[in-house]
Amino acid sequence: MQPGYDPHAFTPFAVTVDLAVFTVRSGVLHTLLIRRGQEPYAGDWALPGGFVLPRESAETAARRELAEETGLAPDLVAALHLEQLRTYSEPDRDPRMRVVSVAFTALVPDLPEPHGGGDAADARWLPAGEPGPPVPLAFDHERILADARERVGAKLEYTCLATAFCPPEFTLGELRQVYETVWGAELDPANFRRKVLATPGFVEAVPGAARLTGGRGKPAALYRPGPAGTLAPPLLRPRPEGTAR
Amino acid sequence: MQPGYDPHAFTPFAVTVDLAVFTVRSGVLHTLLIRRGQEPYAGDWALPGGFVLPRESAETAARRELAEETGLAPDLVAALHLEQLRTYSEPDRDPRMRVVSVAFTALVPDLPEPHGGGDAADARWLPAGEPGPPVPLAFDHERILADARERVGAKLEYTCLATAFCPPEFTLGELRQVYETVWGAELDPANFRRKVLATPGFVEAVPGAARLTGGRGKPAALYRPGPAGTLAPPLLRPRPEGTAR
DNA sequence: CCCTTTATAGTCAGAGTGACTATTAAGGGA
DNA sequence: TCCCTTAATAGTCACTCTGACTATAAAGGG
Repeated sequence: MQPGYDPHAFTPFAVTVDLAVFTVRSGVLHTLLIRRGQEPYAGDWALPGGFVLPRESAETAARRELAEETGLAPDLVAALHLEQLRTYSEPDRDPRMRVVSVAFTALVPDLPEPHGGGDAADARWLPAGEPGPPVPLAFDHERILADARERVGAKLEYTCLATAFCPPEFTLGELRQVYETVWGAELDPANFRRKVLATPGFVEAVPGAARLTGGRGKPAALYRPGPAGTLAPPLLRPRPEGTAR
Repeated sequence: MQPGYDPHAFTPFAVTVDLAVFTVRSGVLHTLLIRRGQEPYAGDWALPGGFVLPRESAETAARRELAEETGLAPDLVAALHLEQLRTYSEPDRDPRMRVVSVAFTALVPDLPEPHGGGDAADARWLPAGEPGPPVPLAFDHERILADARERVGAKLEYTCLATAFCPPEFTLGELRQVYETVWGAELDPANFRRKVLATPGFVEAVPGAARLTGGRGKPAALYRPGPAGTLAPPLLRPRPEGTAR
């Protein structure tokens, strides 16, 4: 404790939000990134986000920034499932000043191309490859993105969130591809089907003899997300090895 | 967007940390609470915590505040496993000003009684009963505490964290009581033992014919925490019912 | 010297899962 | 038009894990 230390003084911080929004496009996990229009890191790619305004909660700010910077449809942004990831507060993470950032994760189905707005000179879906995205990111956003990817992978194990990556009606093959893409592992189609259908409330069949084809092969039945939120028992990803089971 | 809106303005926020520190005392989950010495809520009970200083990360601040306000041994506080819970940022959660708070969770073995210090007029372990603690808490700390309790219960399922509630050497009965206390459910001693011992790296037997008694009954073998961090497959808590499995 | 209590061992049946094989229903070419 | 390839779907089998129990061992308290 320094001399003259006042236990009730407080440092003013800027508070921002950052969003790691994921989608699956043709078998590859993509993240929504923007190109920064302002310093610092002007011209670099970054997660969408920005300052929290005086009367906003972090989540409200996250939705506002997402809509402003990417031009995604407002009703879609309002309905989005946002989950708080964690808060990043290292003292030097922003060169301008003391900034703490509350990071969020969201999962969306394959959407139309976004377009830049607000502080964003551009907005685009870029692959969120295993080592990282194909471009360096501003601030500590690569770290945030890596944390978010890990969280999403873990959540697929014990929640029904995978359906958030799918359109309103989807085949079990599409759902399986979500798991395979996020986990980077192949799953046995028959076993996957058995597991999903055996979990009450995970998906429900679209009643009509509705079926559809993604190309060739036997047409698949269509399903909708069911009311269940959690998967008990979980659908564990194949462990690399060495780890128990 | 308002007229005159400046997208680069930012509101100054105060950033605080709050800690939900849990322990198990004689079969009851307890939380470390302090009695506030300052307004607002002076005299009320609250989670330990306080303002983040200019050059601190949230986690550093959490450790400092915990040591200051509760007098827990510094080396213990330094070694503590702190996990970020989430950040609370509702605009009116603090009547003084705009404050966002980063909440942390920690698990400790049964420790000596703490003593107030810093802003805390008093510090004490109080039961964190199911509906909530026996006293009303300041700010939104009851909400934070409830979130933390839920998180701890969930983490016991798929991590080896339960040993953090135990002294350096413990019996499987003590470890089982941790689960029973946090989950509020009874577990079969034999099945629990089988599961724990079958998970490589969860616990390791203390080699010497060391054994100990908590009172009556056959003496139990002693174990130490093992190197494993996660439990795969998980040790699922008994589901209330209705839920699958 | 019994009785109660807790630890520990062992059994059994059923659920859940990984690895496979077989069948069905399209689409694409030759 | 007739194979071939592809993907969905059905069904098997062995093995693991778990919940429910029974049995035995080793204290401490009357």
